[in-house]
Parts: sequence; structure tokens; C-alpha cells
Amino acid sequence: MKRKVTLKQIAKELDVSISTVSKSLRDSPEISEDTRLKVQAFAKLYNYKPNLIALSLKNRKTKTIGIIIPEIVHHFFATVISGIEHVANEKGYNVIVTLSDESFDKEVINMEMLANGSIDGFIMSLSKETQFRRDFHHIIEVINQGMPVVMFDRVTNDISCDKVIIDDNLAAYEAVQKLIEAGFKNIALITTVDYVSVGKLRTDGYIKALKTNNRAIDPDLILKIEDIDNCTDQIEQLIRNNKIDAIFAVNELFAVTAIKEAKAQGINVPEEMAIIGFTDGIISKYSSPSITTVGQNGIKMGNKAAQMLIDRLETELEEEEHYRTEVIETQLVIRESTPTL
Amino acid sequence: MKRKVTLKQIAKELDVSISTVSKSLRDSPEISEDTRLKVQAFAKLYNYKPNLIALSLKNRKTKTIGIIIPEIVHHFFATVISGIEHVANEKGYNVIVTLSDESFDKEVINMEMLANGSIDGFIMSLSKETQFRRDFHHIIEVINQGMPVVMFDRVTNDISCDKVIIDDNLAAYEAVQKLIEAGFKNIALITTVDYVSVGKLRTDGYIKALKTNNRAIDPDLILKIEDIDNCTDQIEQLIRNNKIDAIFAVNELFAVTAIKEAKAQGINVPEEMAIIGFTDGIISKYSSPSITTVGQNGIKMGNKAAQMLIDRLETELEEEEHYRTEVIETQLVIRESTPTL
DNA sequence: CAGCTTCCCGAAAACGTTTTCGTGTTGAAA
DNA sequence: TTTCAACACGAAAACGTTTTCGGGAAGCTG
Repeated sequence: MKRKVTLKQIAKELDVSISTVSKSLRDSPEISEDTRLKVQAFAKLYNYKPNLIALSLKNRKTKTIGIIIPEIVHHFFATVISGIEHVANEKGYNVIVTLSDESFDKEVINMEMLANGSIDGFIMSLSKETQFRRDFHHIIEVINQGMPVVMFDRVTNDISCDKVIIDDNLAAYEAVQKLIEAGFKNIALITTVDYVSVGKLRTDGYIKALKTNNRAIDPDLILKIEDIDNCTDQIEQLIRNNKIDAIFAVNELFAVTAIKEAKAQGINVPEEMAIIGFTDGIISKYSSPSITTVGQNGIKMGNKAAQMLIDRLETELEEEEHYRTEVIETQLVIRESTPTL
Repeated sequence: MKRKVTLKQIAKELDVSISTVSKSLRDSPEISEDTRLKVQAFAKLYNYKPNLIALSLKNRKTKTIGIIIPEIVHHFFATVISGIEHVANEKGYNVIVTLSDESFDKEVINMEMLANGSIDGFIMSLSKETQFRRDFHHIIEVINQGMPVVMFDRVTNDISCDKVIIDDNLAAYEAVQKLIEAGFKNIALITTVDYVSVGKLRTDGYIKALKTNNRAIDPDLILKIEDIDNCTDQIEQLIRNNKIDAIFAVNELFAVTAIKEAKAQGINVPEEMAIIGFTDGIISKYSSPSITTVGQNGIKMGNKAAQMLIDRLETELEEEEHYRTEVIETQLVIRESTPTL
């Protein structure tokens, strides 16, 4: 077991100073070709690689990005991480991932943990609980310490920083508009409780679409689900108790559950009931019928977020404070759960 | 923007030495209660938190675990990460995630990157290309440097280190055995090319089950797929050209695709054809019919892997070298794609 | 009063780098 | 021969900690 070799060891072995070794390896003109080559050969032989922790300490930057997301077992977040990781890697950055599990406390703990020198900046999406409590002191503190933060998807207006989002409102509006244009009359909405920012926005988009078309808003057709893991019964009721010919669901799970319940009640999808979901993940693709859905390109969001963070890290103009909000375009992915529109 | 405060600054401000500050904060009995309290109050006021990078350098450990996996946009790997992250977090460790994208080169680069001080140990699953090339020098080198490595799922016998796996062979055997017991005669196999370790093992399990029951092995019923993204045509052919009444697929994608193709050819699942998949992910759960599958508990694998790594990190007995291979039990998750067995 | 503890505290080393600055040697120019 | 520039290298500081060791002051014992 040969431990990693350090500058000091090379210096000792070659009977020169540490500085000489360091300079040789960095091809400094200060060093004679003789010693330079000698040192380089020796370093190569022993496979010397500078210790990144020491470099981090010296340079006061770690070349590492911290990510805080609610969950990783969630296709959308996984794609975003993937997107982040790719551009980060390209630019020589590593990525530390932490999970809040939708918990405020875990979000705070993770944030404080990473803020103590481990990373150069954050990319994050708020936990449900944080959105509910509207307590963002941990984020504000980090920003005040001069550490850049980029928020994506689940963001808040209460904090000014760079953001990457989709236009949830518009995307929902357009999806519902499509349904209306296709002639559907009784369009239901399956959504989340309002404090989930994206849920609220999508709900608003649904309402806007109906209003624009002078349709009445029927509260009975709007189902707000609190506990996402137990949505089946409520959705079953919704379908049973109302005359519905189309559903707009704000996520894949609601959409696929709606399909299942419709089938169970003998309703054909899409012939008798059309369904549009949100998020183009595994479920939408492999469900049968496959689900027409609003695609939010997670990879692209991740790319953009990483791009913005690194830009801010590397242009040390520091004080511009000119925060941007980048909107990633969505597209309606047409599949089998809607009749040919 | 108040930058993070350091020991030095506190020392200066309070007109004591750095050592005094450090000791005060760590409740050293060397320091009088007077100064101790004074320092602590001041530190609290300025929200002092020790710089983790400095600590890492000093202690020669980072309290960080490096993960290298082929992809993250893959439910199984995401669950494993989740499992790792949870026990890591509990024990005060962070987690750096890197992706190999199934590429040997990226695996090597990421490994070397992380090995230079950033982490205390690795948890990894081999990329396809690495398994194909059977080149493990990067891993061996890291191990020789004294850095512990835990491999999971896609492992190799060529390296001795801690491992966490499932018994792929047995799980496949049992799944196929179930099909045989249920009276199915013509059981096809959809698998990967042999160099993917888990694919090979599952294939062997399939063959063993047939042999045990004195069934002939029909090569026509064994489909080995190279390019997982373009499996549709081959699966369609398989089903069209053979009299098949059951299929065992080594992953979810093959299973769901088989269902789709069967349906397209007017074959009812499960009435006319039973299907068992592998991996209990999103697809199996939400497909319709939902898919009976071999559940490999990713969370548990992650938990175990993290546990093993941390154990090895924290028992500095170093030289025991007594590597373990932990086998996580699987269970057949019965769903709609098989008739009540 | 001498000597010895005890109590507090600071100096310095160490972790592994990079970089600034200083310095000794050489050779050439004056 | 003197002076000076160029050259090659080393010492030391810095990043932020922790910890060992040493030492001054005060109090106590004899």
C-alpha cells in the first residue's frame, strides 16, 4: 500500500526544496530545464497528483457544487442532477448531492453543512415544508455570505437570486387550451395543495384557460390532493361523481392514476376521456395508453442552472447582483391518452 | 455581505491567541471559564462555524463518500443513492455523486478526480464499458492507496473489496421456476449481452431453472439485446416468430416492451402470455397490466453499502483486509402480468 | 523565602499547496 | 577588477484548523 506522494516527499527524495518541486511541475521558467525534467519524471513515476483539499484551502474555492433537492427517487429531479453533473464535469466541477426529503430541517442542516467551506455555490429546489413555512432564513444567510445560489423549479419570490424555471402557468394554460379546442366540455383538474408553488401556478393556468374561453369554473371538477401517496380514492370519487370528458393532471402520478380509475370504471381513454399530464417521465412514456404530457426538460434545466452558477462563480465581478430568471420552454408531448388533437 | 468569520478574526477581535479561541470553543479545561464563555458568546454572535476544508486537510479525512454510477436517470440507481445518502447523512458524511455514463474513460477520470483527497472512500457500480474491457487498474490503484471501495450490483470477481449484491442467479432461477410451476411451457428470455455481469447471472438462472426441470433450452427463445434503446423490433420479432406463453425479462424496459408488443399482436397478458420482469421500479408499478417482477431493494443496497464503507473507514484497524460480500434478499412482487400463480 | 503545583494561555507545528520575495552564483559588460 | 543582470533556487507566508508543548503568574507548602 503506497500512500499518495506529496510535494514534500518528492522534494526530500530529490534533495531540492518544496518550492522547486511545485514550480517544476507547473513549468515555471524560474527552474532550469535540468531540474524541471528531473522533477517531472520523478513525479510521473510516483504518479503525483496535487491534493485537492489543500488546493481548496489555499485557493478558497473547492470547484464543487452543492445540490439540495427534495428527493432523488423522482425522475424529474434525477434528470436535473444529470443535467447539472454534465456541465459541471465539463467545467471541472464536482457535485455534492444532498436530499431534504421534503423536510425543512433537513434542508437547513444540509445547507449549513455544505456552506462551511465544502462547496462554492448551491443549486437547489425547495422542499415542500420550506415552501409551506415560507422560512428562507438559511438561504438568505448563505447568500449574504457571498455564496451564489441558483434555484430551480420550486422557487420563491421572497429570495432574489438566479433562477431556472418553466412557465408553469403558461404550460398549463396551453395544455388546457388544447383540450378546449379539441371540443372537450367538462375538463377536470387534479392538482396539489396551493403552497406547492408549481402546483399553484399550474392550477392558475387551468383556470385562466377556462376563463379565456368563457367557461364556468366548476369547483367540483377541481381536486386538490394533499397526500400524494394516497390519491387513488379521491381520484376515483372525482371520476365517479362527475361527468368528465377530460382531465388535466399536474403530475404524472395523478395522470396515471386517473387513467387506471377511468379504466376500472369502464371508461375508455382516450375515446371517452382525454388526459393530459405534467412532466415527461417514465410513467407517461410506458403507461398504456401512454400519456400526453407537458414535457419539462430536466436535463436542460440542470444544464442551465449549472451554467448560471458557474458563470457567477467565475466572473468575480462580484457586485453586479443582476439576478436572472431563466425560463426553459416546455412542449406538449402528444401520446395516446388524448385523441388526435 | 459578511464573510464567514475565522478563528483568527475572533482571536484578533478578543485580543487572545488563536489557540485560546479554538480551545474555548471545544470546551477545553485548559481555558478559564471567563474567557471560555466570552469567546463562545462572541462566536455564537458571529455564527462561527469551523471551515470543513481546513479540518479535512488537518485530519486527513473529508467525511465525504464518493459515488460512481453509470447513470442517475435510472430508478434503481436513484434508489441506491437515496439509500446511501440516508445512512451517510446520519453518520455525518456527505456524498459526492459522479456519473460514468457507462463510459470507461469517464469512470477513470471521475475516480482519479475524487481520489485526490476529495473523499474518504468509494461506492460504485461498474460501467458497461468497464465490464466489457475488464480493465480495473484504476480501481486497484485506488485500493492500493489505502482507500476503501465498496462495489454494488455490477461488480467483478477480479477485484477484492467489499461488495453488495443480490443473488441474481437465484432470483432469476426462482422467477422462472414459478413460471414453470404455473404450467407454462414455452418460456422465453429477454436478456442483455453477456458481459453485463448481472445480465449474465440472470441468464444463467433462467437456464438452470429449465435444466432442473428437464426442459430443453431453445436458443430461439433466448434474445440477447445489445442496444437497450432499440429493443422494440427484436422483441416484436421474438414474439411473432415463436410460440411463447411466458417471458422472463432481465429488466423493466424489456418487460414493458414485451407487453406492448404482445398487445399489439393481439395477445392478452396475462391470459395468453405471462411476463415476469426484473427490478421493481416505476415502470413495473404503473404499467398496465402492472408487471410481476423481481424486486431488488435499492434502498437496502445503498444502506448496506454505506454501512460497510463507513465501518471500514471508522475502524482504523486497517490491515484486516477481510472483505465481505453482502447479499441482499430479493422478493418476487406479484402483479397483474402473471396469472395468479 | 525557596520551591513546587496549578491554572491559563500562547507559540508553533502540522496538514499540502502556491507564490512572493530574497539571495547566492555565474557570466558578461564596463 | 568591479558592477550588474540573469539565472536558479530556497525560505516563508498564507489558507483555517487542532494540538502539543512550554512557560509565566499565582498560590500553596514547608
